[in-house]
Amino acid sequence: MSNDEASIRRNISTLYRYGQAYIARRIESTNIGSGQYIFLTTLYRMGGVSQEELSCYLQIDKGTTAKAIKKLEAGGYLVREIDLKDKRAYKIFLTQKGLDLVPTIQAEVEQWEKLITSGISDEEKKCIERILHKMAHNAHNLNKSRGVSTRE
Amino acid sequence: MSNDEASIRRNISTLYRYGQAYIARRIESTNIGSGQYIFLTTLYRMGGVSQEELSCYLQIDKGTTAKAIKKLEAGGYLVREIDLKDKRAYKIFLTQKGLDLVPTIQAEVEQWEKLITSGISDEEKKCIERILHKMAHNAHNLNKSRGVSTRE
DNA sequence: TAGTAATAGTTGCGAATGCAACTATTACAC
DNA sequence: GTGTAATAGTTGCATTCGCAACTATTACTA
Repeated sequence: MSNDEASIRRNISTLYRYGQAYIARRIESTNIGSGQYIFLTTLYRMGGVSQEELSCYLQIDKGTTAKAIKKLEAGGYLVREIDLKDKRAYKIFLTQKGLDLVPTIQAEVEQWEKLITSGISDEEKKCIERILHKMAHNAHNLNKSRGVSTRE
Repeated sequence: MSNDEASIRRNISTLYRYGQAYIARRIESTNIGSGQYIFLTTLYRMGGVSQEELSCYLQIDKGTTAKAIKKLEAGGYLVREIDLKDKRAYKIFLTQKGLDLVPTIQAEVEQWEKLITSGISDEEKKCIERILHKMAHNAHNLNKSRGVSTRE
Protein backbone atom coordinates (compact mmCIF):
# COMPACT_ATOMS: atom_id res chain seq x y z
CA MET A 1 0.00 0.00 0.00
CA SER A 2 2.90 2.32 0.53
CA ASN A 3 3.85 2.68 -3.12
CA ASP A 4 0.88 3.90 -5.08
CA GLU A 5 2.63 4.33 -8.39
CA ALA A 6 1.52 0.97 -9.74
CA SER A 7 -2.12 1.81 -9.03
CA ILE A 8 -4.22 0.93 -12.03
CA ARG A 9 -6.57 3.78 -11.42
CA ARG A 10 -3.81 6.38 -11.13
CA ASN A 11 -2.04 5.35 -14.28
CA ILE A 12 -5.33 5.18 -16.13
CA SER A 13 -5.97 8.75 -15.05
CA THR A 14 -2.55 9.93 -16.20
CA LEU A 15 -2.87 8.20 -19.54
CA TYR A 16 -6.35 9.56 -20.14
CA ARG A 17 -5.47 13.14 -19.32
CA TYR A 18 -2.20 13.17 -21.23
CA GLY A 19 -3.83 11.42 -24.17
CA GLN A 20 -6.61 13.97 -24.38
CA ALA A 21 -4.10 16.80 -24.26
CA TYR A 22 -1.91 15.18 -26.91
CA ILE A 23 -4.72 14.69 -29.41
CA ALA A 24 -6.05 18.18 -28.74
CA ARG A 25 -2.65 19.69 -29.55
CA ARG A 26 -2.12 17.58 -32.62
CA ILE A 27 -5.43 18.47 -34.24
CA GLU A 28 -5.78 22.00 -32.98
CA SER A 29 -5.35 23.37 -36.51
CA THR A 30 -8.78 21.95 -37.30
CA ASN A 31 -11.65 23.19 -35.17
CA ILE A 32 -12.13 19.73 -33.75
CA GLY A 33 -11.41 19.12 -30.08
CA SER A 34 -10.43 16.06 -28.13
CA GLY A 35 -14.06 15.48 -27.26
CA GLN A 36 -15.23 15.14 -30.83
CA TYR A 37 -12.66 13.22 -32.83
CA ILE A 38 -13.77 9.85 -31.49
CA PHE A 39 -17.18 10.39 -33.10
CA LEU A 40 -15.60 11.14 -36.45
CA THR A 41 -13.46 8.03 -36.48
CA THR A 42 -16.36 5.90 -35.30
CA LEU A 43 -18.74 7.29 -37.91
CA TYR A 44 -16.10 6.57 -40.51
CA ARG A 45 -16.59 2.89 -39.81
CA MET A 46 -20.29 3.00 -38.91
CA GLY A 47 -22.02 5.53 -41.10
CA GLY A 48 -25.76 6.05 -40.77
CA VAL A 49 -26.08 5.22 -37.09
CA SER A 50 -28.06 7.22 -34.53
CA GLN A 51 -26.73 9.22 -31.60
CA GLU A 52 -28.12 6.59 -29.27
CA GLU A 53 -26.14 3.90 -31.05
CA LEU A 54 -23.01 6.02 -30.90
CA SER A 55 -23.49 6.64 -27.18
CA CYS A 56 -24.03 2.97 -26.52
CA TYR A 57 -21.14 1.81 -28.64
CA LEU A 58 -18.69 4.34 -27.25
CA GLN A 59 -20.16 4.17 -23.76
CA ILE A 60 -20.52 7.91 -23.62
CA ASP A 61 -23.45 9.79 -22.14
CA LYS A 62 -26.07 10.76 -24.71
CA GLY A 63 -25.92 14.39 -23.61
CA THR A 64 -22.21 14.44 -24.26
CA THR A 65 -22.83 12.82 -27.62
CA ALA A 66 -25.46 15.40 -28.53
CA LYS A 67 -23.05 18.24 -27.84
CA ALA A 68 -20.20 16.69 -29.78
CA ILE A 69 -22.41 15.90 -32.77
CA LYS A 70 -23.75 19.43 -32.69
CA LYS A 71 -20.26 20.89 -32.95
CA LEU A 72 -19.28 18.53 -35.73
CA GLU A 73 -22.43 19.33 -37.65
CA ALA A 74 -21.82 23.06 -37.22
CA GLY A 75 -18.30 22.52 -38.53
CA GLY A 76 -19.63 20.77 -41.61
CA TYR A 77 -18.05 17.42 -40.80
CA LEU A 78 -21.31 15.49 -40.74
CA VAL A 79 -25.00 15.73 -41.57
CA ARG A 80 -28.02 14.33 -39.77
CA GLU A 81 -31.05 12.95 -41.55
CA ILE A 82 -34.21 12.16 -39.70
CA ASP A 83 -34.79 8.42 -39.63
CA LEU A 84 -38.10 7.99 -41.42
CA LYS A 85 -38.70 4.71 -39.62
CA ASP A 86 -38.39 6.45 -36.24
CA LYS A 87 -38.81 10.17 -36.33
CA ARG A 88 -37.23 10.60 -32.90
CA ALA A 89 -33.88 9.51 -34.24
CA TYR A 90 -31.32 10.73 -36.71
CA LYS A 91 -29.10 8.88 -39.10
CA ILE A 92 -25.67 10.45 -39.10
CA PHE A 93 -23.31 10.56 -42.05
CA LEU A 94 -19.89 12.11 -42.53
CA THR A 95 -19.60 14.74 -45.21
CA GLN A 96 -16.70 14.74 -47.65
CA LYS A 97 -15.00 17.22 -45.35
CA GLY A 98 -15.39 14.77 -42.50
CA LEU A 99 -14.27 11.81 -44.55
CA ASP A 100 -11.18 13.68 -45.70
CA LEU A 101 -10.12 14.48 -42.17
CA VAL A 102 -10.42 11.02 -40.66
CA PRO A 103 -7.11 9.60 -41.94
CA THR A 104 -5.22 12.51 -40.41
CA ILE A 105 -6.88 11.98 -37.07
CA GLN A 106 -6.35 8.25 -37.19
CA ALA A 107 -2.67 8.82 -37.86
CA GLU A 108 -2.39 11.02 -34.78
CA VAL A 109 -4.17 8.49 -32.62
CA GLU A 110 -1.91 5.72 -33.89
CA GLN A 111 1.11 7.90 -33.25
CA TRP A 112 -0.05 8.43 -29.68
CA GLU A 113 -0.44 4.73 -29.09
CA LYS A 114 2.94 4.13 -30.65
CA LEU A 115 4.59 6.70 -28.41
CA ILE A 116 3.13 5.42 -25.17
CA THR A 117 3.88 1.81 -26.03
CA SER A 118 7.48 2.58 -26.77
CA GLY A 119 9.67 -0.07 -25.18
CA ILE A 120 6.75 -2.46 -24.85
CA SER A 121 6.85 -5.69 -26.81
CA ASP A 122 4.16 -6.71 -29.27
CA GLU A 123 3.26 -9.55 -26.98
CA GLU A 124 2.81 -7.22 -24.04
CA LYS A 125 0.79 -4.91 -26.24
CA LYS A 126 -1.60 -7.72 -27.13
CA CYS A 127 -1.81 -8.55 -23.47
CA ILE A 128 -2.66 -5.06 -22.36
CA GLU A 129 -5.19 -4.57 -25.11
CA ARG A 130 -6.98 -7.72 -24.10
CA ILE A 131 -6.99 -6.96 -20.38
CA LEU A 132 -7.95 -3.31 -20.79
CA HIS A 133 -10.88 -4.41 -22.90
CA LYS A 134 -11.92 -6.88 -20.25
CA MET A 135 -11.65 -4.27 -17.50
CA ALA A 136 -13.64 -1.75 -19.51
CA HIS A 137 -16.23 -4.44 -20.05
CA ASN A 138 -16.38 -5.12 -16.31
CA ALA A 139 -16.77 -1.40 -15.62
CA HIS A 140 -19.59 -1.18 -18.11
CA ASN A 141 -21.47 -4.15 -16.68
CA LEU A 142 -21.06 -2.71 -13.23
CA ASN A 143 -22.66 0.48 -14.38
CA LYS A 144 -25.53 -1.31 -16.05
CA SER A 145 -26.44 -3.36 -13.00
CA ARG A 146 -26.55 -0.23 -10.88
CA GLY A 147 -29.56 1.95 -10.17
CA VAL A 148 -31.93 1.20 -12.99
CA SER A 149 -34.18 -1.07 -11.01
CA THR A 150 -36.72 -1.88 -13.67
CA ARG A 151 -34.49 -3.91 -15.91
CA GLU A 152 -31.62 -6.31 -16.16
CA MET B 1 -11.89 -0.85 -40.63
CA SER B 2 -10.24 -2.97 -37.97
CA ASN B 3 -12.14 -3.53 -34.80
CA ASP B 4 -11.64 -0.50 -32.62
CA GLU B 5 -12.83 -2.10 -29.41
CA ALA B 6 -9.35 -3.22 -28.42
CA SER B 7 -8.05 0.32 -28.79
CA ILE B 8 -5.92 1.17 -25.79
CA ARG B 9 -7.00 4.76 -25.88
CA ARG B 10 -10.70 3.96 -26.00
CA ASN B 11 -10.64 1.53 -23.13
CA ILE B 12 -8.51 3.91 -21.09
CA SER B 13 -11.17 6.55 -21.66
CA THR B 14 -13.99 4.23 -20.60
CA LEU B 15 -12.16 3.10 -17.50
CA TYR B 16 -11.27 6.64 -16.49
CA ARG B 17 -14.77 8.00 -16.89
CA TYR B 18 -16.52 5.08 -15.24
CA GLY B 19 -13.97 5.07 -12.45
CA GLN B 20 -14.50 8.73 -11.71
CA ALA B 21 -18.25 8.24 -11.64
CA TYR B 22 -17.98 5.18 -9.40
CA ILE B 23 -15.84 6.90 -6.78
CA ALA B 24 -18.01 10.01 -6.91
CA ARG B 25 -21.12 7.93 -6.16
CA ARG B 26 -19.47 5.92 -3.41
CA ILE B 27 -18.23 8.94 -1.47
CA GLU B 28 -21.03 11.34 -2.24
CA SER B 29 -22.18 11.28 1.39
CA THR B 30 -19.03 13.22 2.22
CA ASN B 31 -18.56 16.54 0.49
CA ILE B 32 -15.53 15.22 -1.33
CA GLY B 33 -15.66 14.79 -5.09
CA SER B 34 -13.85 12.54 -7.48
CA GLY B 35 -11.38 15.33 -8.17
CA GLN B 36 -10.20 15.63 -4.59
CA TYR B 37 -9.94 12.19 -3.04
CA ILE B 38 -6.61 11.40 -4.69
CA PHE B 39 -5.03 14.28 -2.79
CA LEU B 40 -6.32 12.97 0.50
CA THR B 41 -4.97 9.47 -0.02
CA THR B 42 -1.67 10.83 -1.25
CA LEU B 43 -1.29 13.20 1.69
CA TYR B 44 -2.03 10.29 3.98
CA ARG B 45 1.22 8.76 2.86
CA MET B 46 3.16 11.97 2.24
CA GLY B 47 2.22 14.50 4.87
CA GLY B 48 3.88 17.90 4.88
CA VAL B 49 4.51 18.19 1.15
CA SER B 50 3.82 21.26 -0.96
CA GLN B 51 1.24 21.67 -3.71
CA GLU B 52 4.03 21.66 -6.24
CA GLU B 53 5.25 18.31 -4.97
CA LEU B 54 1.71 16.94 -5.10
CA SER B 55 1.24 18.17 -8.66
CA CYS B 56 4.51 16.68 -9.74
CA TYR B 57 3.98 13.36 -8.02
CA LEU B 58 0.42 12.94 -9.25
CA GLN B 59 1.17 14.52 -12.61
CA ILE B 60 -1.71 16.91 -12.25
CA ASP B 61 -1.69 20.57 -13.26
CA LYS B 62 -0.85 22.91 -10.40
CA GLY B 63 -4.00 24.95 -11.02
CA THR B 64 -6.09 21.83 -10.64
CA THR B 65 -4.19 20.99 -7.49
CA ALA B 66 -4.76 24.47 -6.07
CA LYS B 67 -8.51 24.14 -6.54
CA ALA B 68 -8.72 20.69 -5.03
CA ILE B 69 -6.62 21.67 -2.02
CA LYS B 70 -8.78 24.75 -1.54
CA LYS B 71 -11.93 22.65 -1.35
CA LEU B 72 -10.37 20.17 1.01
CA GLU B 73 -9.12 22.93 3.25
CA ALA B 74 -12.56 24.56 3.27
CA GLY B 75 -14.04 21.20 4.22
CA GLY B 76 -11.65 20.92 7.15
CA TYR B 77 -9.83 17.87 5.77
CA LEU B 78 -6.42 19.48 5.72
CA VAL B 79 -4.45 22.53 6.85
CA ARG B 80 -1.71 24.48 5.15
CA GLU B 81 1.25 25.95 6.95
CA ILE B 82 3.58 28.36 5.26
CA ASP B 83 6.97 26.78 4.76
CA LEU B 84 9.31 29.01 6.72
CA LYS B 85 12.21 27.93 4.58
CA ASP B 86 10.39 29.08 1.44
CA LYS B 87 7.59 31.48 2.03
CA ARG B 88 6.13 30.91 -1.41
CA ALA B 89 5.23 27.35 -0.50
CA TYR B 90 2.92 25.60 1.92
CA LYS B 91 3.35 22.42 3.85
CA ILE B 92 0.11 20.48 3.80
CA PHE B 93 -1.13 18.20 6.56
CA LEU B 94 -4.30 16.20 6.96
CA THR B 95 -6.46 17.05 9.95
CA GLN B 96 -7.94 14.35 12.14
CA LYS B 97 -11.10 14.62 10.05
CA GLY B 98 -9.04 13.97 6.94
CA LEU B 99 -7.10 11.13 8.51
CA ASP B 100 -10.31 9.48 9.66
CA LEU B 101 -11.79 9.53 6.18
CA VAL B 102 -8.88 8.06 4.27
CA PRO B 103 -9.48 4.39 5.12
CA THR B 104 -13.03 4.64 3.85
CA ILE B 105 -11.89 6.16 0.58
CA GLN B 106 -9.09 3.65 0.20
CA ALA B 107 -11.59 0.84 0.67
CA GLU B 108 -13.76 2.23 -2.13
CA VAL B 109 -10.80 2.60 -4.45
CA GLU B 110 -9.70 -0.95 -3.71
CA GLN B 111 -13.23 -2.17 -4.28
CA TRP B 112 -13.26 -0.44 -7.65
CA GLU B 113 -10.02 -2.08 -8.69
CA LYS B 114 -11.32 -5.40 -7.46
CA LEU B 115 -14.51 -5.05 -9.46
CA ILE B 116 -12.86 -4.12 -12.73
CA THR B 117 -10.22 -6.84 -12.40
CA SER B 118 -12.85 -9.48 -11.84
CA GLY B 119 -11.99 -12.54 -13.91
CA ILE B 120 -8.40 -11.40 -14.32
CA SER B 121 -5.65 -13.52 -12.82
CA ASP B 122 -3.14 -12.18 -10.33
CA GLU B 123 -0.45 -12.70 -12.90
CA GLU B 124 -2.34 -10.66 -15.48
CA LYS B 125 -2.95 -8.02 -12.85
CA LYS B 126 0.77 -7.72 -12.17
CA CYS B 127 1.33 -7.52 -15.90
CA ILE B 128 -1.15 -4.75 -16.47
CA GLU B 129 0.07 -2.75 -13.49
CA ARG B 130 3.59 -2.89 -14.79
CA ILE B 131 2.72 -1.98 -18.36
CA LEU B 132 0.28 0.78 -17.42
CA HIS B 133 2.96 2.30 -15.27
CA LYS B 134 5.40 2.15 -18.15
CA MET B 135 2.91 3.73 -20.55
CA ALA B 136 2.10 6.50 -18.08
CA HIS B 137 5.81 7.07 -17.74
CA ASN B 138 6.17 7.31 -21.51
CA ALA B 139 3.29 9.77 -21.66
CA HIS B 140 4.87 11.89 -18.98
CA ASN B 141 8.27 11.98 -20.65
CA LEU B 142 6.60 12.89 -23.91
CA ASN B 143 4.98 15.83 -22.23
CA LYS B 144 8.17 16.93 -20.57
CA SER B 145 10.21 16.95 -23.76
CA ARG B 146 7.54 19.03 -25.47
CA GLY B 147 7.59 22.28 -23.50
CA VAL B 148 11.35 22.51 -23.10
CA SER B 149 12.15 22.91 -26.73
CA THR B 150 11.22 26.03 -28.60
CA ARG B 151 10.28 24.42 -31.87
CA GLU B 152 7.12 22.76 -33.12
C1' DT C 1 23.74 44.91 -4.68
C1' DA C 2 20.62 45.44 -8.63
C1' DG C 3 18.28 43.16 -11.96
C1' DT C 4 16.70 39.05 -14.07
C1' DA C 5 15.29 33.76 -13.69
C1' DA C 6 12.90 30.63 -11.80
C1' DT C 7 9.54 28.81 -8.65
C1' DA C 8 4.97 28.23 -5.62
C1' DG C 9 0.62 29.31 -5.74
C1' DT C 10 -3.94 31.67 -7.45
C1' DT C 11 -7.42 32.72 -10.61
C1' DG C 12 -10.19 33.11 -14.87
C1' DC C 13 -11.39 30.90 -18.94
C1' DG C 14 -12.89 27.29 -21.81
C1' DA C 15 -13.41 22.35 -22.99
C1' DA C 16 -15.07 17.72 -21.77
C1' DT C 17 -18.21 15.16 -19.27
C1' DG C 18 -22.25 13.14 -16.60
C1' DC C 19 -26.66 13.77 -14.75
C1' DA C 20 -31.31 15.15 -14.54
C1' DA C 21 -35.22 17.38 -16.36
C1' DC C 22 -37.42 18.25 -20.43
C1' DT C 23 -39.85 17.47 -25.40
C1' DA C 24 -41.25 14.60 -29.05
C1' DT C 25 -42.10 10.26 -30.86
C1' DT C 26 -42.96 5.33 -30.60
C1' DA C 27 -44.42 0.95 -28.34
C1' DC C 28 -47.33 -1.52 -25.50
C1' DA C 29 -50.89 -2.52 -22.79
C1' DC C 30 -56.12 -2.64 -22.03
C1' DG D 1 -58.47 3.81 -29.84
C1' DT D 2 -56.56 5.80 -25.00
C1' DG D 3 -53.29 6.07 -21.76
C1' DT D 4 -48.94 4.77 -19.98
C1' DA D 5 -44.22 3.45 -20.51
C1' DA D 6 -40.12 3.50 -23.10
C1' DT D 7 -36.93 5.73 -26.26
C1' DA D 8 -34.10 9.55 -29.04
C1' DG D 9 -32.53 13.73 -28.51
C1' DT D 10 -31.77 18.56 -26.22
C1' DT D 11 -30.46 21.58 -22.70
C1' DG D 12 -28.91 23.52 -18.20
C1' DC D 13 -26.09 22.78 -14.43
C1' DA D 14 -22.15 21.20 -11.86
C1' DT D 15 -17.58 19.08 -11.69
C1' DT D 16 -13.02 18.06 -13.37
C1' DC D 17 -9.22 19.58 -15.75
C1' DG D 18 -5.44 22.12 -18.36
C1' DC D 19 -3.64 26.35 -19.83
C1' DA D 20 -2.15 30.97 -19.43
C1' DA D 21 -1.67 35.19 -17.08
C1' DC D 22 -0.82 36.96 -12.79
C1' DT D 23 1.46 37.82 -7.77
C1' DA D 24 4.87 36.91 -4.40
C1' DT D 25 9.03 34.97 -3.11
C1' DT D 26 13.54 33.00 -3.97
C1' DA D 27 17.74 32.09 -6.71
C1' DC D 28 21.10 33.42 -9.78
C1' DT D 29 24.28 36.50 -12.10
C1' DA D 30 26.85 40.31 -13.57
